[in-house]
This record gives sequence, structure tokens and C-alpha cells, in this order.
Amino acid sequence: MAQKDMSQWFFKMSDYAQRLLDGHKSLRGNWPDSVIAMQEEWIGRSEGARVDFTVKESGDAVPVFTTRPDTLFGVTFMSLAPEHPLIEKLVLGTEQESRVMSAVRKMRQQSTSAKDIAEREKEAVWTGFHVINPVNGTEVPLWVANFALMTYGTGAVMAVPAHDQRDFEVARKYDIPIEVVIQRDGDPLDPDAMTEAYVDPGIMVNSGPFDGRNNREAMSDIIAWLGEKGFGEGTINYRLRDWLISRQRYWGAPIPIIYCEDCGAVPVPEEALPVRLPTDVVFREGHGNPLAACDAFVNCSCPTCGKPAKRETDTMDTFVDSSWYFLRYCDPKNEQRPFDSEKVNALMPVDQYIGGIEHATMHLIYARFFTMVLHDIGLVDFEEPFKNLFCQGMVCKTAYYCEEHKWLHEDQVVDGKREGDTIRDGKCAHCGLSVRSEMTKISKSKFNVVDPDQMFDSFGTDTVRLYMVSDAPPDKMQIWSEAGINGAWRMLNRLWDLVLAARADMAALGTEIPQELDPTNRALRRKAHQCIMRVTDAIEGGFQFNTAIARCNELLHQLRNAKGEIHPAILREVIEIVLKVLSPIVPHFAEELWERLGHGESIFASGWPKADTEVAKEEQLVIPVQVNGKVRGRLTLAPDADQTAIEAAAKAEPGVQKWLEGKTVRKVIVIPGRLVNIAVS
RNA sequence: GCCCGAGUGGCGGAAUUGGCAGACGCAACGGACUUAAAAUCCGUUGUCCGCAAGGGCGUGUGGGUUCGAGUCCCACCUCGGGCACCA
Repeated sequence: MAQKDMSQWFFKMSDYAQRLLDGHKSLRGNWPDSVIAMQEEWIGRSEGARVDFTVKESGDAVPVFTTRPDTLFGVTFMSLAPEHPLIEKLVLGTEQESRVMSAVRKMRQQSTSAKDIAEREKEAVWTGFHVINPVNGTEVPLWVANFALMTYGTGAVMAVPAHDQRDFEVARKYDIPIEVVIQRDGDPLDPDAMTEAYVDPGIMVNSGPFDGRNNREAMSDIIAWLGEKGFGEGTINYRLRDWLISRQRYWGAPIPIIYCEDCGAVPVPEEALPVRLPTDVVFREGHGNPLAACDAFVNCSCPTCGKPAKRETDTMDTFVDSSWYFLRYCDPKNEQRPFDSEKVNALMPVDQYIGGIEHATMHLIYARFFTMVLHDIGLVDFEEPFKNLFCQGMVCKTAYYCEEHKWLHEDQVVDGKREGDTIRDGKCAHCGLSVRSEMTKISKSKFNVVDPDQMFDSFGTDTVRLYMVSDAPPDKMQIWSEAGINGAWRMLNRLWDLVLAARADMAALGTEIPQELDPTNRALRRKAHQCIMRVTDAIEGGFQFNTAIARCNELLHQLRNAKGEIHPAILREVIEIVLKVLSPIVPHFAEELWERLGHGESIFASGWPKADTEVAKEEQLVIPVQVNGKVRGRLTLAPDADQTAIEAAAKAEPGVQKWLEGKTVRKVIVIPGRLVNIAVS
């Protein structure tokens, strides 16, 4: 593998780093905290200072960014990133050239994977040059280090081995002096005896005008002082980088740029937009982007001077498309423009956006950035695209891996023991090697996807829908299993039979609910209206369909087990409530039964049911009586019973009395409507 | 290493936000129906002691606060996710 410098297109997203952070204020509470936290980390704001060092031998300026200006007096060397342009400028033609450049080339070939980085030994090479520290005039050697990043800060790092662990390791390895400038209280640091950098607070020493001060407290004065003296200034740095949108492939929106020998890079004029992908390209394996080989696409004339010119053949990252598709949804047939601002402003922003957590830092930052830019150029009147965000958990399933044949479909795993939905200790059907199993997000490449068609055929789409949301809350990771599908199937079948059978006993449409009802019917209505309240809360409070379905099952139990005759009007009311609250989950099923109950209009046009809080109110409460925190009896009470009556009744309870005998009552806690606890000793 | 999230029966998971732990469902077991099986219906099902009535224990581990803790506080363990040489 070799690294190559390429010339590519970027969106200047770094200009929006602070705006993207500030926007979180309006999202907090409406977006998952975890997503906001991930974005904050991704943007990576850090406060510090720019300090201007100078190369002693050449006079070149070398600014550094540091979050620890309090350690400036302890700088004993400087590290440049291997990609830093200054290296070649200084070293070429000197006797250091071959030594330095070969080390730099080696560093630039090192892998950038997280794992490799973590294991990598720190390495550095001296350039033969020195830099002058502006704060005290000290000359320190200028090194190139494999851990310095060109893409962060200025690509140059002032090194303070006494107070930074990386610098410490390098200094020890290459015998670079260590200078303590933050002294530990009580147990002073000795540079020769230190085994790691001291990064905690302390008192500044050997630090000129700041000697004796607490380093944390002095920080803002130090930054102000740097500015006054012209050594640097306070700055804020962000880890967020500009968005590289160039992709060397066919599929994607063409980047609308034309290269002219005389005029340079010229944007395609608006009336010629959009640039469309040619349809007659030849895909040949190993030949890169087919657009580059498509002469009809590449050759064009310069929009400015009319001379023959060439089109950009890179296409845009597909995240560009997903950053504004929701705006196009508001105006999908517009032939003139991407969208009409008025239409978009009328509908947007999205009230409820739903997507997987894997989009936390990519799509969801890109789309926010796009919306801010469109806002700033006056195309939309809002800055944030998604008011509320809900992240569903990923669906996972066991995947199997054979060293020889890579990822295997479950069918290709033989001789294993079945443990739930996983096959343990299986062998590869092709070669007999042991197969490794891993619980992971379902994906085509790992052959652990589930084909829902088979389930649709056996159970119908509504059963599958019901099953998928009936077990776990949707924001959690879920392990795919078909073990529970029978439960959903049974629930719908029973409900179907119940509704059809109940039609004969049901009141006609529009029948009034009688004022006077017997206890059975009152209890049933109460349960039904409580069901509406609790299902509504469950869905509105985070799409908790699992508990919503449980509430429906409870109501259906009570309907089936009702002792005594159910009033025809109540029968209709209860069944219609069940159908309505289930209709978002099983739409076809609910609609069909709704029609069979004699309704002319759609169940979805009938509105969400309204709970009558009077009807839902309990007539009697059964509350537990505890003695020293253990339940020893129960009381049946009117909901408005007063405290002294409850306390007396509790003490009189036979099951409770037994535990009070021979004991002294220390305290009686009565929580109306909840419980009674008697503390004895 | 740092930052989130989670840990509850055989399993997925509930728990009115500090107040009856185990809702609802799966699986299992027993029964009814059937020539039989499937389907369906009824029942049992945290665990230990007990014939029973009843009682002990129990929400990852250890401590704490409280009349009362799955829920709050402190320490730790395990799992999942994110970030990771960011100066």
C-alpha cells in the first residue's frame, strides 16, 4: 500500500463546527443524549492557545496549538507531523536529507487503523534544526514524530515531556532533557526519577513571571500575556474536519466542475445543471472510475471562454444526497429547482425522525450542516432539520465465520449444537474447519439476514409487524429470534374470532352508553379507558409498543373472563377501543375488522380514541399493609379514605395483627392510594 | 485509557420514577377435546424449606441512605456501543 496525494473537493464544514455545537441546545431533550454526546466528541472542541515558534536556522514561522500554555516554559523539543511541508523545505539539500526523509517515508506508510495506532511504538527523528521558544528564547531541537497529526491543530506540537505522556516517552527513548515546570505539592518531582509524565495540577516553577502560581488558575492570565507580548493568542480548535466529497466511482452525483487550461476550475453554470451521469459507460474491473474513460462525458467546452475543456470525473459522496432528500420529499416533482422554499418551509423541519444509531456522527451531522448552509443562503428558514430524533436499536443475529470460506450462511454450518438461535461448535460444510460464531448486526455481507417473505407467507405482514414490536422496546439492540412469533399469531387469531363472534351480541352503531351499569360492565369500561391512557402514554413516551400490546392483552383477558352479561353497547365500545389502539401496529387487520363492525369510513379517519378519566377512575383500591417492609395483609378501601381510618383498618387486619403482637409500633407510614407500612421493634 | 448505556425467572422483557418485584408474551409441564397428532381451550410455572397452612431468600457483587431500594449514593465486576497518539 502506498499513500498518494490527490487533488479533491471538500465542503468547508469546519467553518460550521461551533454552529453545529450550538445547535445541540435546541435538540437536547428531543434527541437521544448519546447521539448528542457522540456528535460533541466528533466535533471535538478544545480551548487553548496558538504560540508562534521560529526556526532558528531559517527564520520560518512554526505556530503550534496547545491546550497547556501553562507548560510553555517546559518545552524541550518540538514534533512535526510527517506530512508537514516544512520538513522538505528545511531538510532538502542538507546532509540530514536522506536520514530524515527515509524515516519520514516510513512513518507516512504506517497504517492509520485504530488498533495499529494503539499498539504502535512512538518514533521520532531529529531534523538537524532548532526552534526558538518565544516565551524564554530557548533553542530546542525540531523533530518529526510518528504520532503528530497534520490534520489536527497546526501539524506541529510543542513537546513538554515532564507534563505530557507521549512527549515523556519520546524524551526517554531519545535522551531528550525533561524540565519540570508544574511542581507537585508535598512530593516534589525529580526529572531523573520520573517514570511517567505529571499531568495533575500544581505550582508553576521555572516559568518566569508565573512562578509560584497554581497552573490552572494562571491559565487565562498566561493566554492574555501571550497576546500582549505578541507570542501568540488564545484559540479554539476543533477536531471536525472539512468534508471530503470526491469519490472515484460512477454512482453518485457528478461534481459540477469543468477544468479549462486558461480559466482553471470553472463551475458548471446554473442553467446547465444538473450534470447527468452518462448511461453508456463501460464498467471494467480494475480500471477505476468508468467516467474517466467516457470521452463523451469528459470532453466539453469551457463555460467562460468556450475553449475545449475537461469535466471533473469524480462523483460526490452519497452522504451528500442523504443530506437533503427530506427537503425534496416536500416538492418531489419540481423540474426547475431542487425544491421550492415555500413548500419546504411549510412542511419542515421533520417532527419525528427515526434512524439507526449508526448514523449518529455521519448522516446526522452532514444533514445538519447542509440545512445550516441552505439556511444561510436563504433557501430554508430553519437551521435544524430534525426536531425529534428516535434511534431504533440494531437487529442482530448470529453470524458464522470460517477461516477458509469467510462468512457462512447458517445452512452451511454443520455438526453443531443448537443453543437457542445460535449453533455452537459447528463446522464448515465446505471444508470441515471449525466455525466461529459472532452476534452482530444483520447484514448481507455476513449472510445473517432474515428474509421476511417466508414469514409474511406463513403469518401475514401484520403478524410479523406485531411480533417485531411486541417483545422489546425499539431503542434497544435486539437479537432476532422467531421463537415468539406464535404469540403474535395467536393474539390476532383470537381477536379475529372474538370480534366476529361478538358481532351478534353487539349494539348497533351509534348506540348510547347507558348511565347505569352493573359492576362487571363498569369494571370493563374502566379497564378499557385505562387501556387508552396507558397505550397512548406508551407510544408517545418513546414508541414502547411492547407495553402497549401488553395493555391490550390485559383488556382482552378481562373481556373474555367477564363474569355476567356484557352490555351490547359496552361490548362494541371495548372492541372498538382495542382495534383503534392496535391499528398503528396491525393496520390491515384493524381496518378489515373495523369494516366488518359496520363502519363506512376507514378506522384511520375515525381518530385516536379519547379516554374518559371519570370512567377510568378506580372505585376501590386494594393496598398492601407492610410490617417492617414486608407485605402481611391487604386492605380494600374507597379511594378517598382518610389517613386515620386507613391506619386503624391496617392495624385491625388479622394477618397484620399477628406480626404486631408483643412488639412496639415505632412508626406508621400511610401513603394514600399506595400502601401502609408499620415499623415495629 | 476516556465517554455513554445496560445487568431482573429457562428466555424476551414489565414495574405508575422511592411504595405489592416478575405485567404481557415465549418455552416447559399437567389436564380437556381427538383413534392419534397438530391446532384450540383450561390450569401450573422465581427459588428454597414444608403434606399443608405458612415462612425464608431473591433484581451482577460489596457497602450506605431510608419506615421502605430493581429504582438514590459510594466502590467493584461483566457485557454492549462510541471515541482513541487530537497536542
